[in-house]
Amino acid sequence: MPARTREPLTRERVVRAAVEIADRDGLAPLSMRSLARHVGVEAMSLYHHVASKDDLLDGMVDAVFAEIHLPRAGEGWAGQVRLRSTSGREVLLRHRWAVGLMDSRTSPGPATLRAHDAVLGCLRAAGFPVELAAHAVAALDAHLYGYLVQEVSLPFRDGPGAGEVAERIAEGLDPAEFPHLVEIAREHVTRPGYDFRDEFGWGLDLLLEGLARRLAAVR
Amino acid sequence: MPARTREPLTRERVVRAAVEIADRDGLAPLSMRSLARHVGVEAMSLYHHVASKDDLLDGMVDAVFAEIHLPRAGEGWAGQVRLRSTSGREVLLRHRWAVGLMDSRTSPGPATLRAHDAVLGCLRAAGFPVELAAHAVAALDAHLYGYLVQEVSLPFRDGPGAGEVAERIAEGLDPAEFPHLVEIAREHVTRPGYDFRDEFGWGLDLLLEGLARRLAAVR
DNA sequence: GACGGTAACCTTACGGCGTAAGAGCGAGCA
DNA sequence: TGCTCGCTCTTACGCCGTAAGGTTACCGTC
Repeated sequence: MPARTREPLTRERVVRAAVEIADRDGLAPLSMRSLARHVGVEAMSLYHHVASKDDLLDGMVDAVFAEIHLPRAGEGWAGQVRLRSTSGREVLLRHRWAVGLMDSRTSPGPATLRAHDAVLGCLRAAGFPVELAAHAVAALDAHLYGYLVQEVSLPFRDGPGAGEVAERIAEGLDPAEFPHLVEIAREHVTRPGYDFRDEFGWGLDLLLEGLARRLAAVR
Repeated sequence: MPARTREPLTRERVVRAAVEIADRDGLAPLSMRSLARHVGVEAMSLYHHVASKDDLLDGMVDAVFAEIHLPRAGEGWAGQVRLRSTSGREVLLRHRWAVGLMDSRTSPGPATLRAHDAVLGCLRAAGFPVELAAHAVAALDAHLYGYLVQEVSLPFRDGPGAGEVAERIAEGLDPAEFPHLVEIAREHVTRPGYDFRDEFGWGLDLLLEGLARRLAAVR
């Protein structure tokens, strides 16, 4: 019946399909069975390409890392590092499920290693001593993950519209019990220009400023 | 047979028992059935005290927040905020499972609200304008979550011993492909004094310094 | 062209999961 | 005494990840 044999599966195709499902519907409905259905195969066939569901998740996280811009050494560390962070933010907003996965993956894939190596290389080339570069990488990663964890768990998706949601939340709060939350909601978050996504950039500026000062101090 | 009726279950007892299980064995083996067994009851009985497993997880996260030190207003914002962050770190290391849960909880409990209100209050009392206080809270939370996500996913638990693990990992890396990772592993991470946990404090110093500068600029 | 090996895929089955539906039971009050 | 009601238990359903082993279709070799 099958005049043409179907394209054989590969680990890459399986991982890519899993990412598609997670992007569209979230991580919860991604099961070996649903994934198999999506690639036109039975569940157990997937185990010829991934060792386990955990291995699949590792592959998915690494695929996400592969999308993040790699900073180039020797082109102005601050700009390159800023580019890496904003790119990382965009990628993680495109793959929201990945943020919650980062903390449970203990075996980094090749793209993950490459990403960290590139940041280190960029800083070292700019004159950061080994130790300071290590501090900087940890701080930059913490900035990226820390803001993204917050952004991903916001009860809304897009910037505009945030005001109304915040307003509704603020109305449910007792001003006597949470005076400062109510204040900030009323006088800041619900104002027209507000967008939580700007916080990311504010924190990034602060961080890069601090790193520049530390670099200057050591030179 | 039961001469004395057994102590009735409450939401609080259920949540506390769930936290105990997660602390001991992690989040994966925490099921409604295992939790029920742990409190001496059948699984479905739990649903009279929590609405669903999701509600249970919300309760667990809020219980964790309740353990974090609340900064006191009017006692020197930097010290109080530093205390809040280090306390938060200790609490989250005690309840490692909570870090991965933070990003999926969209309905904050009372302790969570109280925690945020207290930080805001501390900053406002120290003279931070509303907008700057909002930036500061986001940055402080990002710092806490960002470093903890990294600490929790380290392939080892305690500070000493990290060197050997890092050494073994570094040996598996190709120096031609990841030159800077190998360099940092050999010249920094595997050295006797190194402890990744110090990174948290380094980043906190940098952040508080930056916030102080922003505060001074606005006054 | 027959043959054996092998990689890709499928079938079946197991124990565990969250929870819907409703029965049973004991305490407190009328 | 009998009723109500809140808590607990029983049963059942449709999912899940994956172990074990059978089936199929292509390959190089003679």
